[in-house]
Formats: sequence, structure tokens, C-alpha cells
Amino acid sequence: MPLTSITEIRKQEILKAFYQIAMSEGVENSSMAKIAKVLEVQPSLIVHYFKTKEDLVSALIDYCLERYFQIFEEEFSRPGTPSLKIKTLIERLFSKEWNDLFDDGVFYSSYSLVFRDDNIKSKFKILHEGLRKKLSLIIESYLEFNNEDISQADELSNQVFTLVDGSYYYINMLSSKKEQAFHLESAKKLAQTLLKIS
Amino acid sequence: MPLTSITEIRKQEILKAFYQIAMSEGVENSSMAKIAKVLEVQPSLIVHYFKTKEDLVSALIDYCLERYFQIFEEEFSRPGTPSLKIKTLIERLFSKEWNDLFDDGVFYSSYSLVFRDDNIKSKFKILHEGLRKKLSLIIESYLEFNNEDISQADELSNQVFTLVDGSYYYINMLSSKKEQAFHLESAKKLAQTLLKIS
DNA sequence: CAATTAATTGAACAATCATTCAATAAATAT
DNA sequence: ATATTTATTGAATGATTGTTCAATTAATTG
Repeated sequence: MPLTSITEIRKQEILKAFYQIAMSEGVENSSMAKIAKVLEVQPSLIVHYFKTKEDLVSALIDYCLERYFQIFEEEFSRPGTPSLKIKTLIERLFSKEWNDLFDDGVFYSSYSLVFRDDNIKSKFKILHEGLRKKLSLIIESYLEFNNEDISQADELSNQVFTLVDGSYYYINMLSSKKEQAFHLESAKKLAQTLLKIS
Repeated sequence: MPLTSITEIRKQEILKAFYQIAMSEGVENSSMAKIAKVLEVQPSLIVHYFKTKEDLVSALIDYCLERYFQIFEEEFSRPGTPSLKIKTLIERLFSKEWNDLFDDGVFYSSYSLVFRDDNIKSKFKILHEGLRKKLSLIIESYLEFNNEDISQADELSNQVFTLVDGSYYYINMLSSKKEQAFHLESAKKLAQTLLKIS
């Protein structure tokens, strides 16, 4: 979807600046004034494109979640046999580089809004359910390929993502890369065991 | 530790009001003025007890984490055979009531500060590592009791908490209690399998 | 080129923010 | 009972917040 209109380009610029500020100060401490300053523009111009701050936050989350989903999408749609696909996918899901594609500070800062905003809550829900469904399909074809019971695909997908979510939640508190890597490796192994990946 | 001094009681009152506001508006949208209003007191009185807002946030997180740890502590120190203890403990860890003992909105709102404040980060780290260590000890005595290999206790404890963290992260996006319960049940079963609980 | 629409400015708004300071009230110690 | 410390008030600070509105500049269209 090309952004032909100037309006859409400007909106994207604003969101990028918002994201940038949110990285260092958090979503809630970001403001229209700060965004305007970064873009060297009047605050009223921000309002011209996003009528309220709520609109701005909502758009940022859309922008974030879409990007998140897109990154996963690319990974999911790689070619190869089901066995190879699932193998590399798990490898990627539990790699720190993967996680670094998106700023965790902004992500959790947005996530914390889930408890006060039903609109945001449903957006997050859609993202996570979407990811689980995608993985489930891949697991399904993997199980089929190996002549195994397909019916457990949903549960396996869910378990894998529970491990992913739980792992990243925890490693953000660990200061050294070594500790983080160790923990990710441990969770990855469990996921591989569950999926019976050799 | 009894709060003899009036000062300590007042501080506790202030933190309780802070927690209350943070529940409905989030940690970052809370303010000294709002706390003062709830307590029907002048804003300057809040400053008298907590010199800066940073102090206030720091104290709230201490208060939260201590309470969190305390709840776990009670559970961990229950009497019974190792087998029974671990069984009921897992049962409790994956029950929604358990999680409801503390407000998730405040918790994740605080957690999101981890990415911008090293002091808060280390506090969260201490909490989570402490919990893992406690569970590890119980698993150890449970394995010993069953004449099994003790060396895997740390890893098992870690895996269980990864499942706990990942599960609660996810179910906060699910609207119906039924969905939440289903997901918790699924994660609990996996934990029980890992621990070989009959 | 003229007319119209869109982009942007700049000034202003009341509200809230964290924090300061001196004055007063209450509690505690001597 | 007096002195001293602590608790609390109340007024004020300058900064920042989200938002409004009219004026101006630039881009697009007829």
C-alpha cells in the first residue's frame, strides 16, 4: 500500500517521531508538544492530523502491531519442507535478534494500556490470536507430513507462544546478554521437545 | 514489622492511595495532586513524605513487590509432604483467584518502567529470581523424596514460571473468564507434565 | 491564471504538573 | 509548662499538558 498522499506521509512521520519519543520516555510520557519539537513543527499541526491524543496512541499501536505482525508474516511464509520450516521458525522465535526488531519498552508501555482501554485490548488480542493461528497452521502441516495427530496443533502453538511470551517477559529484567541467551536457549529446547523436533 | 511511628502510617496511607489511583489511571498518569485529593490533604504534604515523584514511584513498587513476594511466601511455606506441597502450589499458581490478589494493570504499568529505570529493573529482577529460587527448593525436596535427579530443579522451576508469566500475559487480553480459565488449565497441565505430577 | 483546497503557523486557553516556601497547628520531649 | 520537633496548611512558582482558532502560506484544481 503506497502512501501517495502527502497526508499519509505526514501521518507516518508523526508516528515515527512518536515511536522515537516513546522509546526513551514511554508512551504515556510522550506528548504532542514533544513530537512537534522533534519534527520542528507547531503542536497544532499534530492536532491537524490526529484530532486527539487518544487517536495518536491508537494509531501508534496500530502501526506497532502491524509491523510486528508483518515481521512474523515474512518468517512464516518462508519456503521449505514443513520440518525445515518449523525448525528454523522456532530457532528464530527464540533468538534475541528477532526480539530486537521491535522496542520492548514501547511494546510493554503500550501493553499496559490494555488494562484501561478496551479498544487497545482487542487490538492486542487480535495480534496474539493471529500469531497463534499462523503457527498452528504450520504445525498442522508439519504433523501431517510426519503422519501424526493433527488435532493437537492449536494447543502446541499456544504452548510455544506461552513460552515465547514468558521468556521475553523475564529476560528483559536480566542485564547480561549471556543470561538472556541462556534463558532463551532453555525455553527453546523445551519448545523443541514439545514439537518433537530432532 | 509494626508501623509504630505516625510517619510510617502516613506513608502507607499515601502509597495505598497511589495504588488506588494507579489501578484506574496507570502509574504514569497518577500524580501527587490526585493522591492529595483522595486523602483530602494538601499536595505539599505528599512532598513532605516523598520528596520527589521518583521516590513515590519507587516506594510504590517496593510496596507492590513486597506484597507479591509475601503472598507467594505464605503459599510456599505451607505444611505437607513434598508431593502434596508441589501439587497444591501448582494448582494455586495457575488459578485466576491467585492472580487477582494483585492488580495486573498496576503491575504491568510498573513493569513497563523497567525499560527506562535501572533501579526499578533490578527490583523486578530480585522479585522474579527470588520466586524462582523458592520454587526450585521445593522442587528439589520433591525430587529427593521421589529418589529422582535433583540437578534439574532450577531448570524446572524456571520453566514453570515461564509458563506462569506467559499465561498471565496472554489471558489479560482475553475477555471471557471461560477463555482465561481454559488457557490457564492448558498451561497448568503442561507444568504438571514437566514435573511428572500424577 | 484564478479559485479552491490543504498544510502550516502562531498565539492563546484553562488545566494540571512537580515542587518551593513560609506560616500555622499539633504532638512530643524536657 | 516550655521548648522543640513534627505534621499540615495554603499560596505561589514556572513548566508542560491537550486543544482551539483565526491567519497565512503552499499545493492542487478548474
